[in-house]
Amino acid sequence: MIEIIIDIDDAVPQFAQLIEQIKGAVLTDKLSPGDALPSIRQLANDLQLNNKTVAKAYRLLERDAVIQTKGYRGTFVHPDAKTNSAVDLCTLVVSKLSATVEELRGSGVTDSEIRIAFGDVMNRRES
Amino acid sequence: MIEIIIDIDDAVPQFAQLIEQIKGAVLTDKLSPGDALPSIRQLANDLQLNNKTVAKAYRLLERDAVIQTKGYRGTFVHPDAKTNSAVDLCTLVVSKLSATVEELRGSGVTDSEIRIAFGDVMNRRES
DNA sequence: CGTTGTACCCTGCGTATGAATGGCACATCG
DNA sequence: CGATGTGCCATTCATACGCAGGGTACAACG
Repeated sequence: MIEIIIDIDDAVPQFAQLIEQIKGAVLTDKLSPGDALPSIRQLANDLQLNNKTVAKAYRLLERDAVIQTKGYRGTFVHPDAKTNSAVDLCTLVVSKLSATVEELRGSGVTDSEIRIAFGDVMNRRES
Repeated sequence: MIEIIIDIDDAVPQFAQLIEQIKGAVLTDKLSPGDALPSIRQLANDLQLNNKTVAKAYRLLERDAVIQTKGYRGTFVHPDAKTNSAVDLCTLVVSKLSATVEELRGSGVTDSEIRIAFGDVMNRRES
């Protein structure tokens, strides 16, 4: 069993703390590919978290290919977990966005306008 | 004199309404290159707006090369005003951002994460 | 049946942001 | 001096968003 500690008062969101610690456990070999992870409800109960919070962390971890959910059979550590735990998708996103934003700023576009346009782009999806 | 009407209850910000109407006047030849515009304080008084609101609109209009402020001599319609009024900088910004965002979404990045990363990018500047 | 992951609904709290307003000051022209 | 555009300081209000929580329900296994 791995030890996971969630600090409610931490500025870092709970689901993010969970992700960090699971990725950390993979990187330090406390979790190995194929290992079974506690179920969402189980872990939520152990850590005194809401199901949704744990589910969110699991969902993101699976998208990052750090874990693998096998439907009704539970959740397991992904074969390439160690590699994928090291990759910081967030950093990639930031750098990509940064490039675009810098380009726009260079064109004399106001930060406010960039924010507004960004909001539009993010909302246009559902309409 | 051109007629400008600002609707306080409109969802569109006042300064944006001002910009729209001035650009519109340029496109319909109610304003021609070289024409003098009312001073910031004057227009603010006429339209019952705050100086800052008008100043904001003028600042953005000048950046879009629709008007030209000649310091203490007042503000005038830019020689290329008609061309530049047609260009919607906002649209350009939206399309550029849209491309980047779509690319990220395609990589499986969550909208929330994009928003967070975007916020980081916009704030990292001052630090 | 019970457990698995997952999906949808709605709520409240805290924070961040923009919009608008106000005040004060400046340098430059005429 | 008076007018110009411009700068920085501040505040108030409303809105949007993320985070967390609660509830209910579903299909697919064992």
